[in-house]
Amino acid sequence: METRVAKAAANLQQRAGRRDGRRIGERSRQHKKPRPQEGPAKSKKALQSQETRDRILDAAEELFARHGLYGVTVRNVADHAGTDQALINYYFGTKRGMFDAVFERRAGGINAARMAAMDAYEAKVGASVTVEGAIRAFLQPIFENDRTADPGWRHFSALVALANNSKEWGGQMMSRYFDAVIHRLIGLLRKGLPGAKDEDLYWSYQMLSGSLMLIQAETGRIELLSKGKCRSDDVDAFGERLVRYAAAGFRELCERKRR
Amino acid sequence: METRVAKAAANLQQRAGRRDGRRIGERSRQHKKPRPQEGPAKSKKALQSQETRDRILDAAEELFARHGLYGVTVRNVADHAGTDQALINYYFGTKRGMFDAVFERRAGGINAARMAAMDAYEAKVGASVTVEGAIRAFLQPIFENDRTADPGWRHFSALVALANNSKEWGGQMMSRYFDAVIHRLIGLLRKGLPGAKDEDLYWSYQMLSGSLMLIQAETGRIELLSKGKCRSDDVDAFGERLVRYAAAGFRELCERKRR
DNA sequence: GTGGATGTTCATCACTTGATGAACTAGAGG
DNA sequence: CCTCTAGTTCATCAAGTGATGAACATCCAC
Repeated sequence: METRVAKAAANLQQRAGRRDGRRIGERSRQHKKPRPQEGPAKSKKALQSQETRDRILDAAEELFARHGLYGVTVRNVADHAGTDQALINYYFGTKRGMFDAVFERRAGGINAARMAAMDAYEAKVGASVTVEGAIRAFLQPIFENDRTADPGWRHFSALVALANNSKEWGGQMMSRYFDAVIHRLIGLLRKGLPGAKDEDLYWSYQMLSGSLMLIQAETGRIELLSKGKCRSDDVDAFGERLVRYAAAGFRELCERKRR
Repeated sequence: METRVAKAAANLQQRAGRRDGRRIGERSRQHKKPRPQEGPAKSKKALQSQETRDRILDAAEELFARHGLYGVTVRNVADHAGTDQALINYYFGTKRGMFDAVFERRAGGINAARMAAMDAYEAKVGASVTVEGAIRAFLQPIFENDRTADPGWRHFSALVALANNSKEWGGQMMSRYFDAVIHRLIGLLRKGLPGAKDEDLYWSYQMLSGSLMLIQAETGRIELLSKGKCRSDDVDAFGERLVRYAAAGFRELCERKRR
């Protein structure tokens, strides 16, 4: 006990000289990520460590989805995860590092699944792509995750929805993670909407994207508006509706022949 | 000068006893709003004060739209407005009070304009309401504000868009400000879509709302996605497209006869 | 079984945050 | 011209913020 206090006193002296202009958002030191998980050979300790890391990410995911990056403190996350605050810096270096890690953990998997779904759809129907079919393939993996028992996916979706409508993350960051899968969809849709103009396709996608994001944000709004008749978490209710609504919109804007 | 320092020292003693468990978000004292603006009789001083208040709100609007409530400090707003930090507490009591004031300032006006637009539309067409017509009337005043030279309206719209997708504000708060105007739209649409089911109407509106919010968020995303072909601030490009896209979606979900 | 690495806990730092009291200033009202 | 008050500025507070070093613990490899 006493040694700790004594050392802390020395620590105080040591730090007195630091007066750099560091601000939030800048890295203060290079963080060496502890143990990149390698092959399947997992020691007992490594497994426990991995579980701690995941528990932190789960907590961060949920809290960031609810209050955003700035509405959550490192201590909040640590408390919610039931770990020590210092572990967050140990694993992720900075608060921002943890924020990014939340995205990294899930983005790859869901994107791969969506690519695969669209590939499978195209392989099945060949040249006769329909608007509904393309959009359905694009959305299906998301809906499947929403049906999962794991609440983490829904928190993640809500976080993406929040970030997507923000000037801070909605541009560059969302582009980095999701542009590839979107361009794949646009490519598919071009087959179902021959001669469609780029502007119409992109604006239509913007509208589809907005609808999806608001639904996934699960703000409780539609419950209030509909006095409980509609529920945010009812995938069966909004899934096919979104496909049909969006497909009709795409056709209205992108089809050659006008009514 | 010296008197100030001396008094500050006394201040220090005085506050030493305060140790209540106050936390962020709780009001600490009742804030008496300084001078409720009354009739048109404005003294020179009152005018200057009103202008300061508005400059603070302008700055807050812009910064909150960019970074959210928690991403902005009271000092940030004061600096951006070119005023003293203490004036914010003087005028609005708390940071949260300022946040609410940003909404209060514009919400009433825009809602009234939208109500009037829908009233005028209904008065014009009588019983023969169309889906496009109703949606256009609902959106028109927003588009008109977007065309204004005043950048404040666009900041406000972006802030609403950000708040709308957040779990923290997207439910109760948005409901409080905007439910009335939405129910007016739904009522109009029922005339154009006889026999439509409530669930279909509400889900359709949810999708329209999401599209509108993402567009108004102006995140720069569509510029990146379309490689500059589409621009967030191009009302002429998205206005009529949104009306047509949404109308087609509503018809698809809410019309009695199926294709 | 021992020694070194990996993971965890604790105390504390430098700095920021929202808020406030008191001093100061300039108009309005007499 | 003087006074009073709404408005403004300044210094400072208590609580909280992200981050870090050092002590401690535990497990794995040897």
